[in-house]
Amino acid sequence: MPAIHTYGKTERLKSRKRIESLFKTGKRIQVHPLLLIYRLHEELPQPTLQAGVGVRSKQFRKAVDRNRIKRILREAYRLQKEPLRARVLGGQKSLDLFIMYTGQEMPVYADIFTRAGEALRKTMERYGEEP
RNA sequence: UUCCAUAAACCGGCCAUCGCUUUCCUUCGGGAAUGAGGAAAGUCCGGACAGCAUAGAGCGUCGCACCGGUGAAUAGCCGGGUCCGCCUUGGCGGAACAGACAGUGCCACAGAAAAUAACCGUCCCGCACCUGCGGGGUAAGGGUGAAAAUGUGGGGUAAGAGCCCACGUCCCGCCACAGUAAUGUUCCGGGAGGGUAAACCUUGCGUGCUGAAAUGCCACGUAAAUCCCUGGUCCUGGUGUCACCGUUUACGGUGUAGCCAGGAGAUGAAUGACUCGUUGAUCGUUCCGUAAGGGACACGGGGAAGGGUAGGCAGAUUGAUCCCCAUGGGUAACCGUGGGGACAGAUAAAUGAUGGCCUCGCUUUCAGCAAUGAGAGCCAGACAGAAUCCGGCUUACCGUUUAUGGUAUUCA
RNA sequence: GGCCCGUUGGUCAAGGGGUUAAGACGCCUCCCUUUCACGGAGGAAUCACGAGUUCGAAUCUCGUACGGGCUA
Repeated sequence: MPAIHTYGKTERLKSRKRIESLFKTGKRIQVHPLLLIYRLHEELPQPTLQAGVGVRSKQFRKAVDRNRIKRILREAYRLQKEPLRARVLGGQKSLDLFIMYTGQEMPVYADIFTRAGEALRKTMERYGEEP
């Protein structure tokens, strides 16, 4: 039985070009203290789901804090992305995601976990609405 | 024993589940190994390495500044000297410790004056002759200030003054001695007319610039497009096509397109910039005109605006490496020898999440005069995350241990 | 990753060794007015912090903290 709660290199959003266009034209879902940016496209032969996480370095000056937040975000995404992934693989278009932490204080994992789940459910609804 | 300061070392461990990076294996399901620091930080210095086409010299720029050692190093470190400060006579701490007699500038307020000093005072001369006025000498006394022109005593003088003398202080030079040297000590000679070089500057030494987003290769893609500025040829030799002439089919001569080599010159370009030097790209065709000259195309160089890509590999992770033990040299920094061990490599960027247990701590309850014992709670909790790689410096830091110094208390 | 700059009342800021640190807007107090506005007078700065150089530092030098910019 293959592992489903993975987050390897192929599932990460790594292309600088796609990230730029995602920030430029992507749509946003705000679930405080998270900001989820998503964009549908058909640039890849197979419909895939790729995601990245980030924090603004102005809000968290120390690299230790930024690394900690990004790890928490990755963990929350990793454990809850499976329903969305199944929907995208069965659909027509690829989906690029980016989750930003916009809060001012250091996050707690349990809280981020529930918020991220909420944000991903909303994304899945939007994906279903789009033709 | 308590507390404080400084320095050094360490700064959790185990298990389970779900994951990540890299490498290897694979029956492609997966499996095995692997993975943050003493500061990885600040980017304050010094290098390695790479590029800027390229030997070099001078000028400029920038940096450094007691001596010796160490070191890859103009960094840093160790030892010594000089000066300053503190306690006090032996240590501890600090120093951006070349030059103010190369020159220029500045020194507020106060004060006569802040640098070739005459306000008061004092002395001399002239006039007036009851006070005073004018000229000159004088740095002993006064007050101001952060700072006022070498201290004391004597001689000297109209009054004074290093003007002269003696004893001091400081600076410069020479000789001798000690020391590798900085420097110290003694004698002799000369001088003493502030401060500031973290003001400009001078002297000595060093120094090209830019930094892995450097750089090389591959792939993809666009525009071999557009606009502006700018540039320009001769000689020699060889080869050789063609034409003409001589002529015996061979061959020879003359002219000539092209090509090759060499030389000279012109123009532009190349290091932050200038001078020289060096290297080196281009110097072609054609139109109008009698000519001077002008234009077009192509090419070389520079610029503008704009277009495209932003993927991969190398650089790139084992090196002036670090640690431990033994041993040799050295006061030490450090160096040598032998043995053993360790060393991640991402690139929207791995090294994590959750749960449990154990120690270390912290808080607290009970028992006890106290040492301590038992229980409960929090439950690893500081600073902090590699990004080309090294050597330093600086800054941050919970707790434990060790060393040194200080303070307080108890016992002898 | 590399490089450069800044920090002065609440805000914007001048001042680049020398009395008590300009100015504008705003705030507070007082005066003027029946009251408000206008006007007038006054007040509020450890010159980011810590050391050093100097007789004297907002200014010069070094370190620390914070903020900003440039660079494919």
